[in-house]
Amino acid sequence: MKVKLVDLNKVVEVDHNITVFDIYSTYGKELLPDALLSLINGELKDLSAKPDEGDTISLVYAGKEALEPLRHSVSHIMAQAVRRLFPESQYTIGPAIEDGFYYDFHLPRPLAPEDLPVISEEMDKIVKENLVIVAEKVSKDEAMNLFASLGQNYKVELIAEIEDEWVTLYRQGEYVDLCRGPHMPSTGKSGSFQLISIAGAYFKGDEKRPMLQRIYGTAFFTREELDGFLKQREEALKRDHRKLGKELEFFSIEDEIGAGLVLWHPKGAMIRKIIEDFWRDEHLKRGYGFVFSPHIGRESLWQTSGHLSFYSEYMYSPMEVDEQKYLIKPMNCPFAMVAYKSKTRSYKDLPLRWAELGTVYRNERSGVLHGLLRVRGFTQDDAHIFCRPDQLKDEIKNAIELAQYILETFGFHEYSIEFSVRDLENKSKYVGEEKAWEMAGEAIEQSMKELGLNYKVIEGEAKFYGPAIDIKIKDAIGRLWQCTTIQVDFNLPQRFNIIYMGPDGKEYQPVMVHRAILGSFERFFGTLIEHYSGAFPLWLSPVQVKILPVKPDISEYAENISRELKKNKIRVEVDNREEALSAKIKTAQHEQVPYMLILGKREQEVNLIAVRERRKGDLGAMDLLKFIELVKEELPSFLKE
RNA sequence: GCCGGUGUGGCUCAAUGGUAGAGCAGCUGAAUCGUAAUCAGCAGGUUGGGGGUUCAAGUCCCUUCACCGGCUCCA
Repeated sequence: MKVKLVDLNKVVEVDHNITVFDIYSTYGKELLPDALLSLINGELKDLSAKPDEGDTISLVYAGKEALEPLRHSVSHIMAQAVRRLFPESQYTIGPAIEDGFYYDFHLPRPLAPEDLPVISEEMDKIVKENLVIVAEKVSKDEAMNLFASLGQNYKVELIAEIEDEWVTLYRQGEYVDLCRGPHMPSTGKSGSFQLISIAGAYFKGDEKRPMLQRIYGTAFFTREELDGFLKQREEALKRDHRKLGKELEFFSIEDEIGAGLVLWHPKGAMIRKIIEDFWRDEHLKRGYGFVFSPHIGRESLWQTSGHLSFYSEYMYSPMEVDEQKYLIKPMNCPFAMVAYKSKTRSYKDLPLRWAELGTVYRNERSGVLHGLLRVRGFTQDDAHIFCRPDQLKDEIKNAIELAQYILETFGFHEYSIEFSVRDLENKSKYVGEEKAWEMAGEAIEQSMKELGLNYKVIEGEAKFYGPAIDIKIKDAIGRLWQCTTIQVDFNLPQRFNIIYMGPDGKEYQPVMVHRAILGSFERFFGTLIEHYSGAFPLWLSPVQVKILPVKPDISEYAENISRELKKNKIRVEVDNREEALSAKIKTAQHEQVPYMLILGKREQEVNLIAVRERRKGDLGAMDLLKFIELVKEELPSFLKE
């Protein structure tokens, strides 16, 4: 048969059932020593893969496209090491992931951090042994018998679920694993790796199954790349909002108050106020009105909304008031429904866009709390939009555009958009008529299409009452956190029986869109701190200018300058400590204050100020008015008059 | 909630089962200083809480709370 060898730029005639390795042994021996994988018709394969008639083949070397197979191969080496150290262990799955790989084991005893170097040492041995990695195609039955005889029940279960008649086994020395591949040609080709951490993980993510032990690791082709990765990870930890939030006095979460309950300190609260002001102005511009609602409400309200049956595990226990049960709100929506119902609405009133900074409380399970990013009490930048079906698409579009504008304004240029739809195989999880779901889904898809957005469709992620668009942003170490959510809901309008009068004098049911742009102030603030590493841009900085008098005797001049800046709505602080100038600068630098004004006799005599910028350093002396102009120039346009 | 780990002054960290200590921050005083730390002194602790083992517990055991890394779940 004929195959095309791309890297030799020729078509050659070879036997059937011959491996890529053998083909190149004949036609391009000099290419083989560094080759790790093959690329057949654009698909990564083993070097030992057997091409078919007419296939296009090239060799793959150390590099980006081989990184995933490398990591996957290293995960096998790790599993082999664990099997050697714990012969009673069962191994389950061990894929490559974004930053490395993991493998899940069922072990006779819990792993401790001290086990990692031991495992890593054993891995080094396996690398040194340079075992050839061999792929082998066997029938499902054969594979199941093999793993059953090895006592590997998890593997047997995994094989049973495979639909194909044939499965691939990979062997290296005494180790055999069920795997799709492809893999490195031998254990000697494993680059530089590092075991990172131990964690618990449920088999197949199922809480009802026993918990397995997961080992995370990573691998790169070179030591330098690995070191770079580890270094970067270390740097990212310095951006952790929990660390910066404490250092910069933005917020705290105190044992004395309770887990997941946030204290906003003055500096953090100032940033929140600036965000809120911007948020309100932007909503006003876009035709929103504002509402507020109470923190608690009668139990019956939550019966009507359906939260008691669908959401009760997250709700705090009721409190008794006048022999009535009241619940603290986990969501704002029922209040908006009741407000809507307070009078008869006309089709001419719609759309109604009601925005609300609503503080909600959810009893999140203890293990999921995480700084500001996952808390038990938080304020949503919520809104409920009531509209006619024919307005739905535009309302969704407006909401997406608003989200994009706001996220971009805060410097988030990378975010992941997800379209959460029903799990079609399990429709009983959802309420509402088929037609309504279709209409909502179409409206969402159409608006995203019109906006030209790239998005991922996530099946089974829809809310029980309707499909949603979710936008996720990243924290310092790349974990995604949901901020924006836009959800179409036809359940609540029905449950609360809200209507509007149509032009024909008949009653119709409005569609409701729930949406939050920032998501919650807590979570958004947390990611924002990490995004800017605590060095907020001028417009968001709680203190924009810090005045540093060189000597205390200059304080009157300093106060005058301070007053003048405040008149210009510039947030300013004076460092009146009896400290050396360099100490004051150090403090201000640590506080990430954008501008420092150094005032001494020299400046006072000529009525100037010496300006220091936090990154550029000394900008020299200038006139106060010029400085004010400079500051105003740096503000975003929506803050300039 | 589950698995593993960690809890020592406000912060960062010491302390073989044998007298809880340092630096920074704070306070007091001195120094009056020009672009990333002036000097000295003082104060600050039921070692997360509770229970146990021991002549003796920060250290060992149990329990509880919180935090960290994950899993599951979510804004």
